[in-house]
Amino acid sequence: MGPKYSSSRENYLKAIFHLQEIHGTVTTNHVAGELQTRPASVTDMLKKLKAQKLLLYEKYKGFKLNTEGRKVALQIIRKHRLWEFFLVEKLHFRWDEVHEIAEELEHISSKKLIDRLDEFLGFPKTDPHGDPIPDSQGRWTLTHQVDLLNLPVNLVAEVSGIGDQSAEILELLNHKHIALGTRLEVKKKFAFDNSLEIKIRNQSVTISEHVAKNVFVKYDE
Amino acid sequence: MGPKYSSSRENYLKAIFHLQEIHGTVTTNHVAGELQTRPASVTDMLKKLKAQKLLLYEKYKGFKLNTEGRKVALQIIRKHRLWEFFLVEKLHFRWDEVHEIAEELEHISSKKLIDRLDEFLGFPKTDPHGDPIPDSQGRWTLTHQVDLLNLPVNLVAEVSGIGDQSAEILELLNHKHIALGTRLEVKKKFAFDNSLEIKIRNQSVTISEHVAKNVFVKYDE
DNA sequence: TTAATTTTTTAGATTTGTCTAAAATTTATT
DNA sequence: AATAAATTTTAGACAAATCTAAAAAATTAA
Repeated sequence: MGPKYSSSRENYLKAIFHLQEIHGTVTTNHVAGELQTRPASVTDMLKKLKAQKLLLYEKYKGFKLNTEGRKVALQIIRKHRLWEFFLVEKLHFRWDEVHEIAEELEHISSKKLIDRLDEFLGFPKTDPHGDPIPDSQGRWTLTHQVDLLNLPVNLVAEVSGIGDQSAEILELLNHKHIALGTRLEVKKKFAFDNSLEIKIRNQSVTISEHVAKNVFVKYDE
Repeated sequence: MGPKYSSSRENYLKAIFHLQEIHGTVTTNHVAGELQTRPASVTDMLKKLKAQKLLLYEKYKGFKLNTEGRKVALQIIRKHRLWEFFLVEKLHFRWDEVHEIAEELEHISSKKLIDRLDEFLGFPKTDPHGDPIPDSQGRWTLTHQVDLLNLPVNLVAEVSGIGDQSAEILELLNHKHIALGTRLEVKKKFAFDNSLEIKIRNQSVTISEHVAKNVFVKYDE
């Protein structure tokens, strides 16, 4: 049993899904930009996806994934993010190295493989960039993800991603014992320089605006 | 940077490599049989592989991999076997389930990924079927692999694979504490029923001919 | 509301890997 | 050695995914 859809089709579904999430509507040019391809190629593929009943599409009138298309897209995203988690957590890749490799791994078709991988990794809820990982039914826990500057005070949150991936910021965060998964709380915001006082494991730490902008946290609601 | 060679080309290289190992010479029909394709398709691909300088080929005169082709083939085999090891050892797949999945995983291109995986797995020397895993230079430890019936007496060997993958034999082996990696030695062969007396961790165990035929071991030389 | 611009689609070509049917070549048989 | 049989290759076709250039439709601006 080979894959149900070609890698190319899967990439289109994923791109359309992401663009839908961000912009609400999706355009041919958007998709072409996202996938580094030509608008004409996108149109070609839209027809195929429509024929496969994954997409609602009338020419010149825009398009969006239908239920089935969303379902397929979510499974690809699930695979992508689980593999990214694996690469960082088990193979010790840096967060900024894993995307490209996961782009290939996400097209491995075995459902059993991905469910076993999920189990092996301990059913992680978010990938190394802090994005949620859909479960095998395509559901994900709705968590708010914001940067530290926008985290309401006195609300416990968990570090879920870092924007800037430079060695410099990682060194700083490492020194202050801030890592993926660290639980923290903003106690005070200083209007003067937008610096923050945060609590980590009952210790008080000060963070500059520059750093705060690059630390993403999630909290349930 | 995408993959250097298409999955299809990689499959041809791997098939030719295996057939070369088994039969010495390789024929168009052989390859077609192995890859479930048509002889005409094989000829088409042979020309492409020749053009890419991976194959020595004169039409109607047979063909074989050149140094570069062998090198590429060995890297694919390395990937295939490391992934199989991963699937069995970490994700607890059965040995007979992993081949198909590894057929897909072996085409993931990142060299860094596979070297990290190798490290993560502890640099295994053989895959779950007992076949040797080439190292990142394409070398493998030359080990003799035989079934237990053909293992010379008084020679320490390591269980490297099981022929029959039925639950029944696995139960029996489990009960006798014979697993992948178990070190053992044949102490006596009974001509009457071809049963064997073997030593495992200083314990003496008797094995029937039927079982012995299905336990593969390797020993260095 | 026309005209200009942008976006999207079509038409037709290209590449990769495959196929079938027929031709060329090699191997086996009488 | 001549013929039959098997193998291998060629010729030409096809599907998938892409492209360019041109046409069609929608949007924006005058």
